[in-house]
Amino acid sequence: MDNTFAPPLKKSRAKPAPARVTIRTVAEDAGVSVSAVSKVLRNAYGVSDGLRARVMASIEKLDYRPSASARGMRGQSYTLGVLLTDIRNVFFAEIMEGINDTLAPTPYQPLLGVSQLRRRVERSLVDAIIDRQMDGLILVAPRMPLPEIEDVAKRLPTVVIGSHPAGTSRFDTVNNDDILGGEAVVDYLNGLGLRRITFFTLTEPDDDDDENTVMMHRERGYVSAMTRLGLDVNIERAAHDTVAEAARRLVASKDRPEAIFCWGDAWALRVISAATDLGVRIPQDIRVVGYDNNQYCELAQNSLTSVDQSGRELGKQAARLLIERIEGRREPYHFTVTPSLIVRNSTGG
Amino acid sequence: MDNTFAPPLKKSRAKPAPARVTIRTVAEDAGVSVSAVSKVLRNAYGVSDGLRARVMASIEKLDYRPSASARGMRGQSYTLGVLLTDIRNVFFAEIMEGINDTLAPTPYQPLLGVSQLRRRVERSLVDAIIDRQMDGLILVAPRMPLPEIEDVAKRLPTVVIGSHPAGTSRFDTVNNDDILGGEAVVDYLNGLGLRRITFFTLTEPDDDDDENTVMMHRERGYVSAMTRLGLDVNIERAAHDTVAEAARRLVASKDRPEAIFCWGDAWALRVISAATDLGVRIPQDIRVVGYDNNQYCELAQNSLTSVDQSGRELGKQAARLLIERIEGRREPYHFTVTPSLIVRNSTGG
DNA sequence: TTGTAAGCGTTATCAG
DNA sequence: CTGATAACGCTTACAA
Repeated sequence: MDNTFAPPLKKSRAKPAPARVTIRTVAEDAGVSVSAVSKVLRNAYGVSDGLRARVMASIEKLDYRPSASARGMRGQSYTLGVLLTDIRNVFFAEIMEGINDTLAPTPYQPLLGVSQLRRRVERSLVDAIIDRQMDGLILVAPRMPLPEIEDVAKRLPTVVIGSHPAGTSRFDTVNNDDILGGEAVVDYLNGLGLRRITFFTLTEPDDDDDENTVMMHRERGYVSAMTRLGLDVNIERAAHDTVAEAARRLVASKDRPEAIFCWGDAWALRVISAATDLGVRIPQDIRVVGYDNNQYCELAQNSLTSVDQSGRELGKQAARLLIERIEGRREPYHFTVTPSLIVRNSTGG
Repeated sequence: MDNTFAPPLKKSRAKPAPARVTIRTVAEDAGVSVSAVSKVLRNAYGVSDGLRARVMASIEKLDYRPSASARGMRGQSYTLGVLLTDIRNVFFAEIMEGINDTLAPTPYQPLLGVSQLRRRVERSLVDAIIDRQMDGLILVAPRMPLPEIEDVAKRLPTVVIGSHPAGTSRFDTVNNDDILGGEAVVDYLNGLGLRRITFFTLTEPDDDDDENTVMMHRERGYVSAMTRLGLDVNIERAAHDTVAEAARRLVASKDRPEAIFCWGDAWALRVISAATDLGVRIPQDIRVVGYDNNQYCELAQNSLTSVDQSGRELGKQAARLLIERIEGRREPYHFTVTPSLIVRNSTGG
């Protein structure tokens, strides 16, 4: 079930053909050759100022715009694909803004594909991006298994945000230190005198190498700090569509933990919802911590303590690294941001 | 400051050239002509079952994928552009899901551009989409003035979601009835015995034709219902970056309204935040209503009464209409969904 | 029903 | 420094 081939659609109506402005039109208008125009377009060497000026004038005058399709056939398409696995996650919006920041002054245009948490869709989107001769790819929190990512990276320059592929690497990665972030949360809560801290996270599917996900790293940070402090590890798991129930159960349970550390803000907001609903007070009866520090954390009704990982910065760096790769770098580079804990009222801050 | 032309980047490294599988490769493998393969790809008339089978087999075997760039040069690129003006607005995620729903079984691939509320960026994104020979365009809550949209619609099939351009139309529109929604909120609140109802909305920039925005239509619904009921109209305006202060002022004011009807959920959540912060109780001291019924409304800490407009359905319809247009329809079609009020605790529901 | 061949708008190579 | 010209991979008359 692939989008590659055409359906039996009615034939598309012929357009009125308003005599398109091509590189040839510009060349004629400026009284130069097409290759001269092409060189000006690409800032290639060997064009005199006079020629450049004349060409630019014609381009302006005719409002000429190069065809990305035609460009893509020979050289670059100046298009970068960004694959978002979950458009509902508002944190990703910040990453996108960072990507735009870096790309704005360049000729590269980012275009997004959204895959809705479905692995097969994710893969077919990558194919769609390759089919469109994009010059590079940024994967945001991909769910594809590592070998598949490496496969993709063989075909086009790739940068991954929000995944910690071990060892490897034909591609670059950009992350915050999720292990450190996980530890920091536990240390902070323990400093408050709390001992019964539960980590609330996503049920991992029957997958082999999901060592790489950010939640898994946060979990490792949690476990390592708990162990170091001599506290009992307690992990609660739920699937995406059962978060609400799980949160409710967790909050309502007899031996309710003193604090719940959620793998992401979205889950923490659900925990707050459950507590509100059940009349369990935050932070007096239970403390809640999230991760990502998204835009909803600071609303007073949430006032959620969370780990900030500067999504905008992650996006900026990813775009920067991708351009470097497109320009020829081959050695992998792994960029890491140090997360910082933002304390708010959900932990009594 | 446009992304059209190339920068003085280092020359991109030549790739190892792993002998690309083209339509020609497939033709040779299957022992047929290229045009035969092309016909199979497009489900064109005049191909025998035998030939089709052989071609399909080769395609499968060689894992051939057509180049969208090459296709775009002659025929369609099978790519649809979706222009999101504000990726932070979670409601748009639902629209996107609807678009995906409709497009999944077709050969069209939606690709998103995000413009971050900046009008110039919005226009240059549209250009980028045109440059890439996309087959159609979906504009979500565009800020471009109407003449500009019409201009765009002349160049490629266009559908607009979340805007009410008067009269006109070389393009289709998909909306909920924002006037009706606005009225419904007022009628509901008045039915609760409330009379002092304030509408909290976006400051319109010095723009002529912003009669078209959804907030303006909601405002019209509000005004019309208030007038009909003989109540005093009260409208509070703020810019995007001053919502928090404005909300605070509104909630803290001496003659605080009995209810605040916000143009969108995001603003309503800010109002709830201000009230929470100031110790003003909801719904006892003040009632709050939003619009969009986004995923955060149902969290208990918000429990926000809101107008549902079925974003997913809007997205589905938009994609459907766009495909119809690409297939040749020229008469404009305007699709409208009837909104429904979802009552929650923020109004005592 | 199938095949041949002429573009589509660029870039890149190679002469002038 | 400038200009012909051959690709690039596909669609589409038109011929066979």
